[in-house]
Amino acid sequence: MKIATWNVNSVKARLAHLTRWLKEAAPDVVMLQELKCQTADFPRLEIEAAGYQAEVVGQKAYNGVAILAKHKIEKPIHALPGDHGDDHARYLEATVGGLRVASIYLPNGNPIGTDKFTYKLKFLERLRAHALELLATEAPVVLAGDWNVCPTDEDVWDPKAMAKDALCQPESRAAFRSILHQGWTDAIRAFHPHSREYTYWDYFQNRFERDHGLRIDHLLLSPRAADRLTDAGVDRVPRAWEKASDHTPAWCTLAD
DNA sequence: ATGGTCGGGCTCCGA
Repeated sequence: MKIATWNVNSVKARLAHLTRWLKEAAPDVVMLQELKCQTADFPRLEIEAAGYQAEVVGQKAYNGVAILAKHKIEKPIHALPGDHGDDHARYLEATVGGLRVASIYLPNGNPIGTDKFTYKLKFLERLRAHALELLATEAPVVLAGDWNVCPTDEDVWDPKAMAKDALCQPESRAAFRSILHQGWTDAIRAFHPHSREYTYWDYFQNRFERDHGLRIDHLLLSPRAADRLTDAGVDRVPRAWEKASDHTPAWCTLAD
């Protein structure tokens, strides 16, 4: 079973890339972020024609998350628990083939010292609390998405250049670790402990061509999911396509 | 220190 996550930076602008990649990479489950469209405007017919069911949480212009799967998507929840006043489309969770999966679009949080950074940390705290509840079920769970956190300096092309960025703050990293230390496995690092496994390169300054990237898209596996982990990696191919998203897919495979 | 590039939806925001 192949599970992937991809921040597409507008699903409509990236529809041709997405359908091409679904065909070439053939994932069983895909978590998407930054749809940038309302739920009703999601290109459902094209995705179904590609052989996938879709569960979608959209909003106008910003955010938006989806889960695509070759098999039935069941028991969805459409928001991260813990704040009824939060109306951003940033969280979707569902069951696919006995696996509980979540598509997460964590707040970017820039610039630091503003309410945006506070919102990011609050979101991470809500996610920590919910992740603990998911672990308590003892089900296989995959928390995947654009976490907007570089866990360590090894995940950053130039730590000095990013020192004041919300993605690299000690508070952001500590919050990420507090979730990891509950017992989750970072699938990419399980197979590639120290290499450059960037998933995002800014559009500015030919950063992709120079490999000036960040590792911010992560798949966190519960113990029951990690038991079945057979491989993981980053697929850089779509990032090189013309008019690419600034992110590229990260994926892992689980034994059946 | 600044500004470089995208996408969305409309003259600027978010990343």
